[in-house]
Amino acid sequence: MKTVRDVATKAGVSVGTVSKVLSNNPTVKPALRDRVLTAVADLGYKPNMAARALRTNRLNILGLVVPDISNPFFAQLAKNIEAEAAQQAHMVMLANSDDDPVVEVRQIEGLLAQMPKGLIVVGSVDQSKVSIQTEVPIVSVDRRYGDYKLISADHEAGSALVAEHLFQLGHRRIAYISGPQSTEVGRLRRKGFCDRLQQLAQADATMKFQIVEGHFDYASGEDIGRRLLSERAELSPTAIAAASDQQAIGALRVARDLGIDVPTDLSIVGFDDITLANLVVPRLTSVSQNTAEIARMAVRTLLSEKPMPTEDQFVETILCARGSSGAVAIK
Amino acid sequence: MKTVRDVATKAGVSVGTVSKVLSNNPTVKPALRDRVLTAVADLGYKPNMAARALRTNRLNILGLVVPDISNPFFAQLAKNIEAEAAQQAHMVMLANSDDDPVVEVRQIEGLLAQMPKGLIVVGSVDQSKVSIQTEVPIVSVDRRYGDYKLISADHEAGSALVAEHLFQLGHRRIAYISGPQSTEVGRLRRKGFCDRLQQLAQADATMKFQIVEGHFDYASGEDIGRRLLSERAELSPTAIAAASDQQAIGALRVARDLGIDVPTDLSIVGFDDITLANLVVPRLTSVSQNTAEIARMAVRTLLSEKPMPTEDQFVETILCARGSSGAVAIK
DNA sequence: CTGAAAGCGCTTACAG
DNA sequence: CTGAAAGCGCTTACAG
Repeated sequence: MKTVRDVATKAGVSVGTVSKVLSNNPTVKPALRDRVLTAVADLGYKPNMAARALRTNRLNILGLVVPDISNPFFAQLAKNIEAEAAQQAHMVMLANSDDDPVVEVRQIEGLLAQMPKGLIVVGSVDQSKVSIQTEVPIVSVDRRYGDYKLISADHEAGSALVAEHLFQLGHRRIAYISGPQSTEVGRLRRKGFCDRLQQLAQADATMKFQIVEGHFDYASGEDIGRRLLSERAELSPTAIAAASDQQAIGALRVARDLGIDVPTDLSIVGFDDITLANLVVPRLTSVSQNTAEIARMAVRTLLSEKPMPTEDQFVETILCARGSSGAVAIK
Repeated sequence: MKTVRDVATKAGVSVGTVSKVLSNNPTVKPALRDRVLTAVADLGYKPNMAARALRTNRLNILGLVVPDISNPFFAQLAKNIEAEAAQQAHMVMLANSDDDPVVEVRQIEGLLAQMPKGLIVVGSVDQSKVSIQTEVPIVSVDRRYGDYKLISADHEAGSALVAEHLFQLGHRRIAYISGPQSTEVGRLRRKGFCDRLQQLAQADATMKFQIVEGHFDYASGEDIGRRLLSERAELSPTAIAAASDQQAIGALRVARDLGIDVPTDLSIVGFDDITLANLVVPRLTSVSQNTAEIARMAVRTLLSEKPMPTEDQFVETILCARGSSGAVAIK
C-alpha cells in the first residue's frame, strides 16, 4: 500500500505538503500541487482512512440503524440514504435492531465505535429515555429515537388526505386499522385521520366510524380485516383505511377471500406507497412518502457544518389514488 | 474518550498489558487481568477502532455491495448477512451498485478504503474481467462478480424441481420466462429447467415447450405473460414457470386481468420465494433460497482463518408448492 | 509558501 | 509474566 511518504518522495516534497494538497488547502503553490497530484496518480495512492480517522476523530461514514432492512419501506429509505451519502463521498454502515431496544443500543454503540460523522436511527418500539453519550450528531428518521430530532413524512397531514379522499367518495361507514398506539407514527397517523374525519363529518349523523388497533404487518391487516368484514353487511364498513400498506394488503387479501369486490363493495387505502402497492390487484390507493427527500434531509443535516436543528422536520406526502378506492355503492 | 492509557493508569499496569487483556492474550495473570477488566468497566472504556485498524490493517467491518437494496431478495440477504456479521462482532458497510459496473467498481474501492475484513459482492450485470487489486478477501454471492468464488443457491437444481413439479401435475404445454441470458443466474435457472424437462418429456410427443427471455422484474413478467396468454386457448400454455417471483407475479397479474383462473386454467411458478410470494392471491408456488445459510457461508468464509475456498459453493433450495400451481385441467 | 516534528490510540516484537 | 518503546499513516500547529 502506498502512503503519503511514498507520494512525498516521488514528488520531491514533504509529507505535510502532500497532506495539504489532498485536503485542498489553498496555500499550496500550483506548481507543487501539480507535482503532488501527478505522483498520486502515478502511484495509485489511496489515503488510509483509519490513519486519517485516528487524527481527525472522524471517518467518512454514516451509520444507519433500521428495525428491519427487509421491510420494503426501510429498504427504500436505506437505498436513498446510501445514494445521498455516496454523493457526498460517505459510506453507510447498516445495522438492524430487530425492533428490539436492547439490540438497538448495542448496534448504535457498535456504529459509534467506528467514529461515523453521524448516525441515522429509525427507532424501534418507542422508548422514553435513551442515554447515548456521544458528540456524534444523531437524527432519527421516520420513527423517533430518544430525544433526537426527527425527520419524517408528515404522517398527520398524510392521513388527513386519506380521510378527505374517502369522505369525498361518499363513504360514511369507515373503519380505520391503526398502527400500535405505543408508537409515535401509529398515533400521528391515527390522529391525522380521526381529526379530519371528525371535522368533515361533524354535521353528518349517518357517520359510523370505528378504529381497531393492530400492528403494521400483513398478518395484522388480515386478522383485523377479517373481523371487520365478517359483520352483517349493513353494519360492515364500505371503506377501510389502514395505517400501513402491509395492513391494507392484508385486508385486500381477506376481501378477496370473502368474495367482497374492491372497490365496488369496499374501498381500501393504505399508507407508505411501497412498491407492492402498485402491484396488487387492484392497485392500492396509498399515501406516498418522499423517501428520497427524507433521506436527503437526514444526510445533509448530519454532514452540514451548521449546528443540529432544534426542531423536527416534516416532509410533505402525496395521496396516490388508484384502483382500490372508489365512490361508495348506491344502495 | 477514554484510552488504553487511562485504563492502564487506573489499573496500575502498562498499556501493553491492557492491550493484551483486551485481545484475550492468555499470558496475562488472572489477578492483573481482573484489575484491568475492572478498570475498563469503571471507565466505560471503548477501544478506538481507527487506531486498532491503523496497527492491524484491518477493521471489524465487512463490505456488502448489492445491485439494489430495495430488491426484496437482496434486502433479505443483507439482513441475514448483517445478523451473521453482528454475531461475530463485525459491522456491515452497505453500497448499491445500481446494476452499473462503473458505479460498482467505485463502490468497491470506497469500501476497500475502509479496510474491511472482507467484501461480499452481488455482481451487477455480468462482467468478464474485473481487476481489483487487494489482499482483502472477496466472495461473490448470488450473482458472480469477476473471478471471485461464488456462494449461491443451487439455481440449476432448484429449477429442475420446478420442471418436475409441473410435469408431475400433468402439464404438457409449458412456457418458461427466463431471466436475461447475459446473466449467469438467468442461464443456470433456464438450463436447470430445460434439461430436466427435456429428460422427463423425451418419450412424450405431446410436449410443447417454449422459452421467452425477459428481465427479472415485474414489468417483464407482465409483458411476456400477456403475450403468452393472448394466444388461442388450445395453443397457450397450461403452465408458466418464471425465473423470478417478480416475473411470476407480473404474469399472475395479467392472468387475472385476462380472466384466466389460476390454478384451474393456468399454473404459475416463480423462483426466490420472496415475502410477497406468500401474499399474492393465490399464493405463489416458488423455489426458496436459503438466504440465511448463504449469508452464513459468505460471512464465515471471509472471517475464517482458513484460506479462501477454491471452488464455488452451492446451497440447496426447496420447492414450496402453494396455490398457484395445480393439476392440469381435464379437457 | 513549505518543511520538520509531534502525536492521534493502539498493538507487537523485544527485553528483562 | 510484564513493561518500555517503536511505529502504523495521517494531520496540524509551529517555525522558518
